Amino acid sequence: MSKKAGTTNLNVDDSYLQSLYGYRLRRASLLFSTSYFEAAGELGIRPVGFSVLSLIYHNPKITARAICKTLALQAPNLVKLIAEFDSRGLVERKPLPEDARAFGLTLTARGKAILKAVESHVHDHQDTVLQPLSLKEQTQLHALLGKLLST
Amino acid sequence: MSKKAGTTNLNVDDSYLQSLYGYRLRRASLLFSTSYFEAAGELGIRPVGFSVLSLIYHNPKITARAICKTLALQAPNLVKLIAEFDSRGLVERKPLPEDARAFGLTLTARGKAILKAVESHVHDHQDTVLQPLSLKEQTQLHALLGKLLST
DNA sequence: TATTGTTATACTCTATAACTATA
DNA sequence: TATAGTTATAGAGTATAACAATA
Repeated sequence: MSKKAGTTNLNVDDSYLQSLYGYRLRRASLLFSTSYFEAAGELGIRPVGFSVLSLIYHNPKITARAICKTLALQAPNLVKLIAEFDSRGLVERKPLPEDARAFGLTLTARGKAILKAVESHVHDHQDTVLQPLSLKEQTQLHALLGKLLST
Repeated sequence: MSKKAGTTNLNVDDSYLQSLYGYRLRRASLLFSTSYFEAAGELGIRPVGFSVLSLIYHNPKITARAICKTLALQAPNLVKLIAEFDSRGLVERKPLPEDARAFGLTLTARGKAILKAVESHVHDHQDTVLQPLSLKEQTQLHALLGKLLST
């Protein structure tokens, strides 16, 4: 009952790494992204793309620059993503009357549909990953992360 | 007092993304990795490399396979990292008597010295990043992440 | 047969420099 | 002079397939 799988016991001491917040956060983050790909991988929307579609949905006519600032993305990387979504018919780019340099981004009906599909997968698998925590603990974790990110 | 920097207010609604645990965890993880590079970047040891060196330090004669299992790395990627550390004189690879296929990894004096240097940077900047949280909240966060990762 | 380590390779992710057109 | 978007490119990060040597 103390060994895993059908292989020799590794017995690795990782207690120091486990003491580090950055290490635990990275492993926890990986837990969610792995489950994300299992859940929504075949829809062809990766995590950052999901965040981008969600921002466009909740902020019609948003500019690429605003998305970059909000998600801490580099502009050149977003350009490629938007171009991909455009060619897949998920987003529309319309020139802004108030600034001829910029474009306002909105989701097409197809973009909204695929976003909602991804969202439902995300919620299902979020619950699965969070199962080791009670509801109260989940709320605590969410609040602590929010406070950590608040500055 | 409500605007940031010297630019127009973006006013982006990201409340939905903020409701997602995976999103907050990823952003929080990024907070630590960014501060890691600011602190230890010039030492030439990246986050995964730091984890690898630390595991070797606390587990002398550890095998590459054990490291891969513990850190969820793919073997081919670790091979390159070990080769780099070997050429920099940070690790030693000695054949294991009990298994002629495997090598036992240990840190050289230079490897230990650089590991300790990175550790001290990590601790300093961990404290900085954690400042928005009280000590009690930090402990709570650490415990919740541990429980989340426990399965 | 399965496992350890390796090579080759490819795809994704992220970052920087330099350009254009507008403000 | 600064900003929005773009192009090209390079470096990290991560993944799979296939192999040799050994268990």
